[in-house]
Amino acid sequence: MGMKFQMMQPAQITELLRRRQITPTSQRVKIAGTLFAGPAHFCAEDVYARVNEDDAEVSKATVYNTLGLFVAKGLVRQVFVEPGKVFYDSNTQPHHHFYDSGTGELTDIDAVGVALHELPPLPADTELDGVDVIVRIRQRQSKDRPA
Amino acid sequence: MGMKFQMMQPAQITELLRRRQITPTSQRVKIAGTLFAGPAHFCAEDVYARVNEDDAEVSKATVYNTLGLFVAKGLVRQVFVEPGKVFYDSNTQPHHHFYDSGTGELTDIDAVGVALHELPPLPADTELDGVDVIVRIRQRQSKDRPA
DNA sequence: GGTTAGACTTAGAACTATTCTAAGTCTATA
DNA sequence: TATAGACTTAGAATAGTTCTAAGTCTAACC
Repeated sequence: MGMKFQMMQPAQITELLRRRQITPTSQRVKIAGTLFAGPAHFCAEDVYARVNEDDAEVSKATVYNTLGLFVAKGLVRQVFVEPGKVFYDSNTQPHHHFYDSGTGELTDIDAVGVALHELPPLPADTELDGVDVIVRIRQRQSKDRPA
Repeated sequence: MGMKFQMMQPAQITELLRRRQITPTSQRVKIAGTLFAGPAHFCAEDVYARVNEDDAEVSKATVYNTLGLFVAKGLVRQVFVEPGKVFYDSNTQPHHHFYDSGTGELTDIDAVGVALHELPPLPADTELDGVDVIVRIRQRQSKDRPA
């Protein structure tokens, strides 16, 4: 814990993928390396850009396939904040988010274990899949320092 | 309160729009009539289909423009649950949502005033814009009644 | 160390939801 | 009733994502 957001060695990443039953191809290792090198929030385009910083080596289709696979395997989590904008969050601890639609910035809120307690019972024959809490914020228009 | 989700007369809708400083054109009245005739959750496509049930009279561009205007004026609220899927919610009371990604169904949760209490302080120079709580659920795979 | 079936990756086309554009129409005010 | 500006429209454009079909790699077996 905590180590995840240091730079990880390829061997560590390979191990991490294997533990989740993911065949560690070179593309997947590269993408996981990017996701876990923090900061923790990327959209697909960010991942594509970072993975190909030097030279285009991973296709867009693979980035999407891989992110989808990682979500399915529980390695990363999707956060939906706007139509046509999905963030992939490599922090899988329970936590919530601040989202500033002006800047497009997404920030973690340490889970305080709040919302779940007082939820009403789930609808019949359903089970919990996750709780997303997004606190939308905007830059304050201060009277002292008018924009 | 409560009346909003009975069928409203055009005159009432016109009044509602004027109160929000929205010029009540025939298209806007028709769209508002649809939104407030409940149930409370529609995507743009739903609205477009309902408004043109008899005969195409309102263009897609106008549906989007009008929904955007209603959001800006606080008449309806957007709910983001999946990439490329925005719901428009004509219930503007504080409340949260269940979302079943299997069925695509969105259901209201009466606000219990929970999440806000224990939030950490907002980042510097920002103010609150809203809190979205989405409880993701899925159909239960019961051992008694296997799918 | 080779073979090989199936899994993975790729470029580019296709698709979907949404926004834009530019021209025509309507509204509300005088 | 005239008019300026707001509103609506069809269709093109865009952005993000998924699909397709062909080639490449992986790992399990010999």
